[in-house]
Amino acid sequence: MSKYTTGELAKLCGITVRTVQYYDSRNILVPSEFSEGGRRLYSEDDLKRMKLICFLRNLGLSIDTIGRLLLEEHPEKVISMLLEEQEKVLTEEISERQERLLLLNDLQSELKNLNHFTVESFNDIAYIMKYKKKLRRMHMHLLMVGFLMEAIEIATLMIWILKGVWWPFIIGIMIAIVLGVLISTYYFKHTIYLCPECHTLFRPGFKEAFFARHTPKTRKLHCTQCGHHGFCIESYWEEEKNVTN
Amino acid sequence: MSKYTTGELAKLCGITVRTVQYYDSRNILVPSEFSEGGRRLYSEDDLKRMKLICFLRNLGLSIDTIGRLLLEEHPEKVISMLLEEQEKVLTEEISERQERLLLLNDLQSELKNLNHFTVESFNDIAYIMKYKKKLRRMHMHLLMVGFLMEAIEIATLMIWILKGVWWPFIIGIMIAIVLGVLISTYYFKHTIYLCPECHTLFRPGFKEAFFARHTPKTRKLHCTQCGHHGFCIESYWEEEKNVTN
DNA sequence: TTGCTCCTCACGTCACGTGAGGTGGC
DNA sequence: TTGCTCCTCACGTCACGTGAGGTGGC
Repeated sequence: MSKYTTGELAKLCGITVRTVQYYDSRNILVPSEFSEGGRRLYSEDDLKRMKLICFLRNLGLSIDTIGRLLLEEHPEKVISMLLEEQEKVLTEEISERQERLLLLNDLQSELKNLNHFTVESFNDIAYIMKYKKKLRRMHMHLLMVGFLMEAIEIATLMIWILKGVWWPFIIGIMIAIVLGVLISTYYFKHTIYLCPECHTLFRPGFKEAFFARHTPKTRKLHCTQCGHHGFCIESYWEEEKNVTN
Repeated sequence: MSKYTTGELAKLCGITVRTVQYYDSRNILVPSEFSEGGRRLYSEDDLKRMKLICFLRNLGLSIDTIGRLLLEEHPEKVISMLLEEQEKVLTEEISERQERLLLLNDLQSELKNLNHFTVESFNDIAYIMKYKKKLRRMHMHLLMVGFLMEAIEIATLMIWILKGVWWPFIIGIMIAIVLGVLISTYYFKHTIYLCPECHTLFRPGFKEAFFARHTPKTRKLHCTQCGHHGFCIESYWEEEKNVTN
C-alpha cells in the first residue's frame, strides 16, 4: 500500500500543499499516519477522501459544511437538502451579478452620451439611471395618447370624406387640442434636464421647452445654471422629491 | 446648510453606521466636520459623495478601486476601463456559478438513480459525472453506426425488391455483421459498471454483458466484487487509467 | 554535503459585523 | 436624570496565500 506525502497528495488533487495542511488543521482530512520526522503520510483511502472533498468544494460548498457532511452517520439523509440549499445560493448569486451587469451596461451607454464629465456627473448619471424606467413608461404614455389622437383624426376625417358629415372632425380636433395640452403639461411636469456643460439638473420654462429642437433622448435648451445652450439629456422628475436627490 | 450625523447619513444611504465609520477609516469618505465632542458631521456634499460610493459599490467595485477612482484628477479617463474590467469579472463569476449549478443538477439526478449510498459512493458518482460527456459521445457513435447499418440494409433490400438484384443485400448483411462486431468490441472496451450494492466499479465478461438485459443507463449484471445481481449503472472507462481514479 | 520538500508559527486578505466599555447630546 | 446615539478599540469572518526560520529525507 503506497503512502503519499503532502506534496504528492496535493499534486494528485490539483491543490496546494498549504490547502492540504489547512484541511488537516480544520479536521477535514487528518492524515492516517505520520513519519518519524513528523511528516504527514496519506493512504489510498485518504486520497479518495481528498478527491471527494475537492469535488464537493467544486460545487461551492463551504469546507465546514463538507466536514459536517463527512462526519454524518447517514450522509444520504442530508446531502439532498444541502444540494437544494446550495442551488438556491448559486441562483441568487447569479441573478445578483446579472443585475449588476445590467446596471453596468446601462452606465456604460450613459457615459457615451456625455461630452465630458467630472466626479459630480456620476450622481446625475445615477439619477438618470434610477428613473430610466419611469421615463420610458412616460414616453409610452405619450405615444399611446399620440396614437389615440391620430386615430380620432383619421376616423372623423373618414366620416367627413365618406359620409359628408363634418362636425365630428371639428369635435375631434378640439378633443385632440385638449388632449395635447393635458399631455404636454403632464410631460413637462415630469421631465428634468441634465446640462452637459455644468452637469446640474434643471427645469426649463414651458415655452422654451415646448418649442425647442429635440431628439428622442435630448432637447436643445439654455441651462438655468450656467447659461450653456445645447442638447441636454432628458430624465424623469418626481414633483414631491428634491432635485438634490 | 444641514449637517448629518453618522446614523442619519447611514439611514439616507441604506447602509450601517459601522460602514460609514469604516469608510472614514479607509479614507473613502472623511467627514467634512467634527462636533466638539468628536462626533462625525457630514455635509450635503458628503451625502452626495456617499450616495455615489454606494452606487459604485452596487456595481461590485471594491472600495479600494472606488477610493482611487474618486482621487483621480480625470476619472473619465479610467472609469471606462474599470467598467470593462468589472464586466469581465462579473461575466466570469456568472459562468463559474452556472457551471457549478450544472454540476450540482447532474449530481442531484445521479443521486436519484442509486437505491442507497454511503460516503464512498460519492467517489463513484463523481467518476460517473466526470465521464458523462465521453459516455454520451460514445453512445452517439453507437447510434450513428446503427443508423448506417440500417441504411445499408434498407438500400440493398430496395435494390433486391425493385431491381431483383440480390447480392448487394448479402454483402450489406456481411458489412453489418463486421460493423456490429467492431462496434460491440469498442463499446465493451470503453464501458464500466457501478454496482448499486457494494458501490464499486467493475467490468463484466463480454459474454455476460452482451446478452444481459439493459436500459439506456443500466445493465443487469453480476457484480464481480460482491456477487450482487441487478441493474448496474453504466459509465465510461479509459483503458490506460486505473479504476481507483 | 546539497537541493528539495516539508514543518510550524504568524500575519495578511476583504468589507465590514459584533461586542465591550465608555461618552455626547437632546 | 434617562434613553438613545455615537465613539474607539479589538477580535471574528472565510479559505487559504505568503513569508520566516527551521528541519527531514533522498
